[in-house]
This record gives sequence, structure tokens and C-alpha cells, in this order.
Amino acid sequence: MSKNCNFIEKLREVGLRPTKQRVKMCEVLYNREKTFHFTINDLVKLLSEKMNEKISLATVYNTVHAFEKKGYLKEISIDSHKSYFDTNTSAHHHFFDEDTHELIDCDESDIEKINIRKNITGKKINSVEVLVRVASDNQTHK
Amino acid sequence: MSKNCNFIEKLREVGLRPTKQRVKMCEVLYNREKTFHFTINDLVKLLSEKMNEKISLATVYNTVHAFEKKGYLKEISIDSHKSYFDTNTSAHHHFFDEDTHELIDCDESDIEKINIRKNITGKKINSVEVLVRVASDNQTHK
DNA sequence: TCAATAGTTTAGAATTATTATAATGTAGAT
DNA sequence: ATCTACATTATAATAATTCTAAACTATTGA
Ligand SMILES: [Mn+2]
Ligand SMILES: [Mn+2]
Ligand SMILES: [Zn+2]
Ligand SMILES: [Zn+2]
Repeated sequence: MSKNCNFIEKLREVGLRPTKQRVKMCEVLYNREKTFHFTINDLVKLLSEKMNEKISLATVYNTVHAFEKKGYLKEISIDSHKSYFDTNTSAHHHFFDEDTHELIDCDESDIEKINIRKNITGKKINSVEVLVRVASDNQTHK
Repeated sequence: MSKNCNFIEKLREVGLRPTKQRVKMCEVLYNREKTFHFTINDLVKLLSEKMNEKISLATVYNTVHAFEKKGYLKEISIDSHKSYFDTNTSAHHHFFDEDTHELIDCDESDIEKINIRKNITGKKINSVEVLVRVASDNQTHK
């Protein structure tokens, strides 16, 4: 889903009816410059801030999963105690800030091509993703 | 924790009392050739198969987390709906078989050195890990 | 235009994974 | 043998997610 506001069309294209709630969720998720990484909690908070009527939790879950199934969102596993979703659905690499628990996308040029020498017979590679964990550098250097 | 059976000593070394349950869990986890990747459920099943007396679920959780804190286990996030633990506690890469939901360790030579060009000011890199998702190759080739 | 219908929303219940609690048990020390 | 710190246990509590079933609504097409 791109930056333009034709969410009604976009939703219809994949067979999702463009209801008020879905369009509002699209606006919150996709009307932004950068890709957006969020937890369900983040999203519920954002939605309730930016809307008069609240969207029920069940609808948020249903819609997030509908978007995921249609390829508009991707689930990312970083911290087994939290589910992250990503508006960037391509296979890509991440930095994860262990202080703020924030995810940051890498683009192609940030990490050199990964060369894999191992191969598992009968299996094909679906994706190769790198996770770089970073944290604050301001230790008291001895 | 290594291959030898001195689990009593090993446990004492880090200040964990070598109780019957802990020693049994060590045997199940560390008496094996390869590193072991498991979910809490896997472990509970294994323990109940290989023991006369059952270990309570609370003890399994407590002990896994104690081992994690002491650096004997590492938690791995692959699938946000499941917690994996790993007896290989070093930073290392994985293949994940999406058919069987099995994790496979890579060793140094399997993946060439990762070169990272991006750098985030004020942050240092704690780890760089690659996840390669694989799946069965036997499609009906058109 | 308007009823039919397929799909959507909702609150709340149910389920699952995990963590907390508090009483009881026990390993290791003396 | 006794003491004490720590471990174990059953159970309760919590949190995240999914299910359910009833009410609602957007779209279709008569
Ligand atoms: Mn955990
Ligand atoms: Mn999910
Ligand atoms: Zn991303
Ligand atoms: Zn591993």
C-alpha cells in the first residue's frame, strides 16, 4: 500500500470491503514517509488517540491479520514476548535498539550481500534476514 | 555446559544447587552431540518421557529461566507464537525449516562474514544474527 | 428503491502461555 | 540431628490472543 490516499481502491483490489475502520487503520499505518513497525498495543493506542470512535480490540486484531494475509503487513519476531508488525512486507534487514525496543529498517546498501555456503538438500531458501542488535554506547569506559 | 556428565559441579560453579530436577534437566539438555533447540513444550514432553517422576511445569519454567540467566541457555525469536531456547548461547546464525518448524545451527563457515555499512550514532552493535528460512523444494514444477 | 445476503463489528467469553504466590519440602552446612 | 536458605509444587493470577455469537452494514441486484 503506497503513500497516496486511495485506500478505498487498494482495499477493494484485494477483496477487502473498505469499511470506515479499515480505511482509518490504513491512514494510520500507511500515511507516513517511512515504514512503520508496531505492536498491536502501539496501534490500538494510536488509533484511539487519532479517532473519535474507538475501534474494538477484536477488530484491530482481525484487521491486522487480514492485512497480513493480503500481504499488506508482515509479522516480525524479535522479542518472543512481543509481536511486531511491519508495513514493509519485503524481506529486509533490521536494527533493533535494545534500549528503546525500536526496530529500524535497513536498505539494500546498509548490509553487504549475504553469502550462504550451506545448503540443505530438498529445501530451498525462502528468505535471508539479518538482525543487528544495538544498544547505548555510553558505558563508563574503564 | 559441555558434554561430560559433571553437571553437579557445573551447577555449583554458577551458584545453582544441583538438585535432582536440575541435574535431570541438564542431562536431557546437554547430554547430546549437537546443540539443542526446543520449546518449553518440547522440554516438558521429553522430561516426562525420560523420567519416572514428573517435574512440575513451574519448575521447568523456573529452571529454564535460571539457566538462561546463568548463561546456559539462550532464548531465540523465530516465530512470535512460540518461544525457542537454544543450548548454544553464542551469537550464531540459524536455518529455520518452515515445514517442520525446526531450527538448525550454522557454524562459522556456513555464512560468510556480514559486512555492515550502516552505523547508528551513540549505539554499539551487540550481535549480528542471520535467519535463513527454508522450505520443501518439491513443488510441482510447471 | 429496498430487501437479501455476505461479510463485518462488537463485547465478552474462552483459551493459551507465562508468571506470581505461598505453603511445603529438602539439600547442604554445621 | 538440626538449621536454614533455597527449591518445588499446586494453584491462582495475568496477559496476549483467539473464539463466539449476536447485532450491524455495505454491496448486490431484483
Ligand atoms: Mn521468556
Ligand atoms: Mn500473530
Ligand atoms: Zn522492517
Ligand atoms: Zn542455535
